[in-house]
Amino acid sequence: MTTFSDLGLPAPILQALTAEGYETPTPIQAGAIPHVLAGRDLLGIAQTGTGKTAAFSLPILGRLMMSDARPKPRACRVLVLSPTRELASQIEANIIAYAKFLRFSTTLVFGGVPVGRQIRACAPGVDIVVATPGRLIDLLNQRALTLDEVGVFVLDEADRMLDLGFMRDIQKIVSLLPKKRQSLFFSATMPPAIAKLASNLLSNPVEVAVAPVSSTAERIRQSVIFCPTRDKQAMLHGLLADDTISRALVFTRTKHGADKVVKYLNASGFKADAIHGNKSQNARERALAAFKSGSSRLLVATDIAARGIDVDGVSHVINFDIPNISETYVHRIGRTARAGADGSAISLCGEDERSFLRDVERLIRQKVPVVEGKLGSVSAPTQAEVPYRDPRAVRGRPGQGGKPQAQGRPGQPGSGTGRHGAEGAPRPNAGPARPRDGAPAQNRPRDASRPAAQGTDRPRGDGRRAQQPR
DNA sequence: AAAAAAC
Repeated sequence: MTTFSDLGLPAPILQALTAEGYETPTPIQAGAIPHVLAGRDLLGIAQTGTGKTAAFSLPILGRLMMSDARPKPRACRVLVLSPTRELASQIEANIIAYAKFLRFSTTLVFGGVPVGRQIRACAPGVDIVVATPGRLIDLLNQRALTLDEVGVFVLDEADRMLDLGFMRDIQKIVSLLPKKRQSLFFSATMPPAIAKLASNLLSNPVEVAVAPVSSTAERIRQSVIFCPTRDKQAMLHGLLADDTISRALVFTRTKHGADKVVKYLNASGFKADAIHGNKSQNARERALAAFKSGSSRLLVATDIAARGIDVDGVSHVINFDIPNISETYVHRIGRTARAGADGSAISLCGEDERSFLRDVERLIRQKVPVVEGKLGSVSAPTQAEVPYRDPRAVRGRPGQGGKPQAQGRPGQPGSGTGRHGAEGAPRPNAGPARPRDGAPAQNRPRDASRPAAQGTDRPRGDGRRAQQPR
């Protein structure tokens, strides 16, 4: 069996892995590490929760060890980009854990926190910068940081980083990188159009794709409940009565929707927090920390939390809305069943979301089993306590309606029946290389790990107002 | 019609 030492990683990194209790590389790690150590460009595609961060972090540390060079003032040797601040923070914490026995400096660069500390952290030069695009460009414009010495450039969630909303920033950043560099792109999904963009930025890349998207959700019990939009809150209430839900992440399509759901849940006696981009960085970090620590078992999120975020023991992902971008579904449900655990993903599908569901099923190349939900007792004046029937089974005249179900109908969500791939499904090897939370920070902006005292729910000073109901 | 990401 392959071990981390077989992959050519140097001793101090192996020691850190041992200290963290990791034994066996996951397939993406085994596939990527030797190529990255050899200096190749790489496109890495692997299902969620299989240790992609370690797949690039470990060999990057190995690369850094090959040279005695120190970064010049305001320069960095490795640049890692992430689509959200929380993911950037998590990546940096992982790198710090892997670099436990090494003396490399790392720093976080992202918005929503004071810039001064980040500028000071960059001033002497830093080995590894983990950043989101906006603040990075800010620092580059201020000449607080230069990319002239970047030897390794990483795009995590690469397809997200290369889509329309981020493309301009990425182009700007790439234009400031040395031509001669190593580039590593990672994601669980890679739509063909984006893969083409990616290939323009990579030089003769190795492609390591260890699991097709279709098997992404093998250990996740997926189900969909057809539910009129107006009954969704009551349906969620009904779902939460299930006490096998130890920790649930509820996704909504909009920030306003997330706030509404939290309000409803709190009024119904459930403690829940929201996390989305209209919250202050302080409130975002508090909500995530409360969810991670278990002091709050429900987190209601926009797609800010869809990608990469690693929380142990998320038993359920609930899609309050079906995402309109199908790839997003794969990332959302990947927040459960991480690192060999299992989990459930339940999606509420309103009348107007059927086409989104069809898109998702086409992407994952499977039908999502339909279950009947039971409405909770609150705010369902007309249909309280009435099980909601699948309209596909009810509607349509014989011969032309009623799309057949491709898979058997599992029991109620969380009942443990109707599970796919429970036996004989490939499981990641035991002990994938993922560090625990709370790794000590070195040279990181203090504000990122220690929120400012002020606790508003509004963004600070960006001119936007919190969203108001109309 | 959305989310994220700088101030």
